[in-house]
Amino acid sequence: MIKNLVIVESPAKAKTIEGFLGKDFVVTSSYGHVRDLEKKNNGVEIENGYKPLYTVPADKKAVVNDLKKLAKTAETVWLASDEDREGEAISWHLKEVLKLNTEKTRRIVFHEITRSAITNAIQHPRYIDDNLVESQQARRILDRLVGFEISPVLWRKVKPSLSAGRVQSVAVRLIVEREREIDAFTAESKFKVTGIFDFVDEKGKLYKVKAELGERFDTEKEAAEFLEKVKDAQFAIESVVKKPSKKTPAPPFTTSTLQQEASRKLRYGVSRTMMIAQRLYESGKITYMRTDSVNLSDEALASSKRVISKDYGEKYSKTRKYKTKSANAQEAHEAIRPTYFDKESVDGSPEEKALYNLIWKRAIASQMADAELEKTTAKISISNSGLKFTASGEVIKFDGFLKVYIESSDDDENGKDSEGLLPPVYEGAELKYDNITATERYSRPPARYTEASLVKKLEEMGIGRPSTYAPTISTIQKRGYVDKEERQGKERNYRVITLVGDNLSAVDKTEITGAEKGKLFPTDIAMLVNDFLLKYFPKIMDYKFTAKVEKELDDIARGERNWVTMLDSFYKPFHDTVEDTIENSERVVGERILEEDHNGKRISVRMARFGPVAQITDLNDPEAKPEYAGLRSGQKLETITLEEALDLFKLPRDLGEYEGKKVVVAIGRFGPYIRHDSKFTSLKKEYDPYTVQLDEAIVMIEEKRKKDAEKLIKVFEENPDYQLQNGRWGPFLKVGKQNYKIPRDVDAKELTYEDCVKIVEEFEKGGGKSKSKAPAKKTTAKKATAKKTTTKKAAAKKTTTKKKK
DNA sequence: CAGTGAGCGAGCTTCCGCTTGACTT
Repeated sequence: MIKNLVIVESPAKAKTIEGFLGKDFVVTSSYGHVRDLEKKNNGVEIENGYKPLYTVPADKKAVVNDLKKLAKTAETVWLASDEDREGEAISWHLKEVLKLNTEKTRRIVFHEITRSAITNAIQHPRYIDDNLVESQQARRILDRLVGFEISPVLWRKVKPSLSAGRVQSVAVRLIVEREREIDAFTAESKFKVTGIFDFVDEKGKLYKVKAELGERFDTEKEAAEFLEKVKDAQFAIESVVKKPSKKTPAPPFTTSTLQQEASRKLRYGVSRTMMIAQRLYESGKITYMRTDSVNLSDEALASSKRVISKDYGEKYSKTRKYKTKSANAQEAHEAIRPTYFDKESVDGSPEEKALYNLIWKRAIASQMADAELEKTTAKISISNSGLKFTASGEVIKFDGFLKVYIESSDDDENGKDSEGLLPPVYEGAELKYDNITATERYSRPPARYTEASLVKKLEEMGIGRPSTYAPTISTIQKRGYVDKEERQGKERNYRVITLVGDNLSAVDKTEITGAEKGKLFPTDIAMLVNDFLLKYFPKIMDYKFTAKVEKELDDIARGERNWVTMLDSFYKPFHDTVEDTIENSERVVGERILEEDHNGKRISVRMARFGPVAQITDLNDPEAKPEYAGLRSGQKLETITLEEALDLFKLPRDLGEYEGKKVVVAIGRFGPYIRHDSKFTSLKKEYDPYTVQLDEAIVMIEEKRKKDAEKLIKVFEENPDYQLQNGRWGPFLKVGKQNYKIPRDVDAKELTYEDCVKIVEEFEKGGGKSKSKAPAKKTTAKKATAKKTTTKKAAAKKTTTKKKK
C-alpha cells in the first residue's frame, strides 16, 4: 500500500524529487506522453466534432501497466507533469488511462527542482485545467491533420515517402530561400586601405600605429591614385577620444543557445549536443536540458554567488535575473545550469567534460559583474586629402565576467582581429607611414545555415519547441530535403597595391572562396516540394502561421475560444485546398529546358525516379530513346547551365584498351575514377576526366596495383577467399566481402588458415554485426546470446580488449 | 560504393511534442 504516488515526466527527475519528499511518497515517471492519436483514419473523427481517437503506443504499454498497478494501491496520486500545455495534457491522459477519480487525484506543478519548490507545490494542489488540455488537443489535432493530409498529396504529385508539416516545411523553406539568395548573389569588390604608421614619443621610442581609411574605393584606379597622392602628404593625429564602455554577460543556456554555442565552440551537431546533455542530466550534473527558460532558482542564484565570491572575489559577483525574450516560451523549467556550482568540472567522457564546462562557465558568467572597457579612437589627418585614417584600441579596465566566458558569434570566423592597446598618441603628433596598402575585398553572400543557426532562426520565429529542434533537423535530412555537406571552395584572385617608401607596387593574390563545412544545403527535391507547397498551401508555409495558431491556442487556454470552432475554421478551407490540389495540380517534374533545339536535339533537365537527370531528346526521331545522365553533387536543376549539362554526356569516356581490357573514365559518387578490368582507381587531382589520356591512366592503374599488392599480406591456399590485408587501421582479415578484426596482440603474418577460420567463427558466435549478413534467426534469442558472448568466451576477450583503455 | 531512368500497379510512406532506451561504429 502506497500512501502517495507522485508521477513526473522524467525518471531522472523522479529520483531527485524522491529525495526531497518523505517516506510517505513514492515518485515515478510517465516517460513523457502516454497516449497519442492512433494512426488509422488520421486518429480524428472530423464529422464527429473532431473527436480524437487516443491509443497507448506499443512502446508505452509497459509503462502504463506499471503505473496502473501503482496507482491502484495508492491512497493519493499526485500528477506532477510540467506546467505547460503539453504537461497539463499528460496529466489529463494519465488521469484517463489510470482511471483516477477526482477525490484521490491532485495536480501539482513546479518549475524548478528544489526542495522548497517541491514542498510548496505539495501544499498547493489544484485541479486539471481543462482549457489548457483542450488547447493541447487542438494543437495535436491540427498538426496531425496538416501532416497527414498534405504528405499523401506529395506522394502522388512529387515522390513517395515525402513529408510535410507545420514545422518541418517552413524549416526547409528557410534553407531553400537562403540557397536562392546565395545563387542570386554577385560579389562586388572594393578596395580597403590600411596603413602602418610610425610614431615616436618624446623619449624617442618608436611605436607602430595600425589604422584604416574611413573610405573604400570602388576601383583599382581610384585606390592607386589615392596611394600615389599621399606619397608626399603629412600625417598627423587630429584627435584622440577615449570612451568608456561595458559588456554584459549572456544569460544562462536554454536548449537553443546551448546548441548554438556547442556548435560554435565545440563543433557539435545539435543531436550530439543533446545526447551529451542528456547523459549529464541523468547523472545529476546539470538541470533539465530541454528548456526555453533563462530563469535560475533562488537557490541557484545564492550558490553561484557563493562560488563567485570565493573563487574570484566579491566584486566579481552580480546577481542577475533574466527574462525570456522568445515569443512562445512556456518556461516549465529552469535554464540549463550545473546542479552544483562548486563543481567546475566533472568526471565523464571528454565530450561530457567539455559540454559541462561550457554550461558551468556560461551559468557562472551570467551571475558576474559587467566588464569595463575603454575604447580609444584616434583620427589621423592627411595634409592633401579630406579623407582620414582611424586607429582604435580597446583596453579592459575590469574584466568582470570575461574572466570565465566569452560568447561566440556566428561571424567569428571572419571576425575582426581583437583590438589591443593603442600607442600613447596625442593630438597634433606627427606620423610617418611605414606602408599603406589597398586590398581588394569582396562582399560576401548570406551565410548558409548550420544546424544550430537554423535552430536559432526557428526559435526566433516561435516555430518548434526545445524537445523538437534536434529531431526536426534530422527529419528534414532523413526525408532527403537537406544535406549537411562540405564543399570545396574556389580560388579567386584579388588585387593588392602597396606603398612602401616612394615605391608603389601591385600584385595579384589568391584566396579561397565559398568553402563550406557542416552547412545545410537544400536538395532539388526540397526546392520542388517547397515551390509546390508555396503554390498550393501558402497559409501553412507562411512564417507567421505558427504564431497565429499559437495565439488562438492561448485563447483556448484562457477559455476565451472554443477549440472545436477554432479547428473547424482552420480545417474547412484547408481540406478544400487539399481536395482541389489532388484534383487539379500537375505532377511535379521540375523540368527545365536548357535549349529547345541544339543541333536537332533538345537539352533539358528534370527530376527522375533516381534523382535529377539531364536529358537529350532527338527531335528528328520520335522513336529514339532519350539519353540520360545524372547530375553531379553540387549541381542543381535550377542553376545548371547548358554547358555543364552537355559535359555530363562526355562521360564515361572510353580511353582505349590496356592488356586487352577497356579503360574507361567516369565520375562517381566519390569523384572521378578510372575503371579497368572491373577495378576502380580514383583519378588523381591534377587530371581532368574530360581530357585525361590512356597513357596517363595506365600509370595510375599501375600505381594502384602496386599499392594493392602492398596491401595484401597473405592469401591462403586452403581457401583463396581468405585474405590478410593491410588497411587504414592496421591488418585485417577479409573473407569474400566481409572484413574481420584481428586481435591486437597478434602478428598478422604469423596467422594460419586455422586461426583465421577461428576468428570468423568467434565473430559469428558473437552475433555478427554486419549489415549484409543474414540476420539472426530469432530476435528473441538475442539476449541469451549476448550474455554468452560477454561471459563465456575467453578467446574473444582478446578481440575486445580494444574497448578498454 | 561507382551501370539504372519505361513499367501490370501490391502495399507502404506521413505530423509535432513529451520522454528514454537498445542498438551500432
